[in-house]
Amino acid sequence: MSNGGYKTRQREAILDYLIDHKDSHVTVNSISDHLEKDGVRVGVTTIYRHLDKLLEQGLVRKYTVDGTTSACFQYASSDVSCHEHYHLKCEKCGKLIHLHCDHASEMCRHIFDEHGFMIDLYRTVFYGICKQCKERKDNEEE
Amino acid sequence: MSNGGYKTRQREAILDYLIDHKDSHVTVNSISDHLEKDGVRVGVTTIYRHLDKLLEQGLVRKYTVDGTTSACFQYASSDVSCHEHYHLKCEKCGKLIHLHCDHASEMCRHIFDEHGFMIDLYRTVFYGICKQCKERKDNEEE
DNA sequence: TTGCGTGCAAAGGTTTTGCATGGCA
DNA sequence: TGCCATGCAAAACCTTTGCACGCAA
Repeated sequence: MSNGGYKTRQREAILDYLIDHKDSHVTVNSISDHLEKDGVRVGVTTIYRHLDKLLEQGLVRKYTVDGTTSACFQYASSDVSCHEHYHLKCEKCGKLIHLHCDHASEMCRHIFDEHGFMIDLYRTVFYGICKQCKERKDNEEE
Repeated sequence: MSNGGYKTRQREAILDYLIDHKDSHVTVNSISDHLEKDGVRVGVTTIYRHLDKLLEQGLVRKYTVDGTTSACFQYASSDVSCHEHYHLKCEKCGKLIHLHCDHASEMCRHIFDEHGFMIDLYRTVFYGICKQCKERKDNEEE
């Protein structure tokens, strides 16, 4: 395996689950629950340990979403280009949007040149409300 | 008192501490520890309860910094302009920088107009390395 | 005096650690 | 066979809640 680890039933199941849900975030509990429903029992200890490793390898992203007490994780392909675009996290639906936009590198340059701060776009997440959720909300309020 | 609460020794101590450290974040533990050193014992329960109230009133900001397990708080004068500037968090020294910059509102407008995503700048924190830490790091590497 | 404020103890939840066992290579 | 992986139990934390007592107004 590319990371030196063994290929085990548990590792496979966790990775599969993460990839299946790459469009939203998951928690240790949601992983544990869903795997159990699928007939694959995996101890939470194991899940924590795998997520830690994946985090180090940059294969998952870790957040804390407002109002939740446990950490959220989301699969992130180790794509180098993730350093060159925005990550928008919708606080309503949990979707993570990779927004390719020239504005990104320009903004980073501006902040570095003018203010001396070097932004790490890979680690930075913009919180807000996505288009769909905004429209839904606007409709409800009518 | 403007918020209807009583004026107590504990409340004063917590607020003073928050205001003294308005340039960086604090945790419930750091508050408790520092107050104790100053000879003011305040139970953590009380600290949590006051922070909750201050949060509701918008007088403190709450977030979780990557790698920490406990919540971080920072005094925020009920300044509306906190919605109009960047928050830069240095991953080395932990400093939170409030960067007033015209770029901020411009960028938000761009992302909303062009991509439909409404950023909540108040909640968004840019991670990266601040000027001082970057210089220190560059020097060490020589 | 009244009712909020305080702090202890206990509960609830998440995450980590120690250790014996299991299983990949 | 040699290690790493796993999972249980326990520990370590962080945060919240219940309750009796303290104290501001």
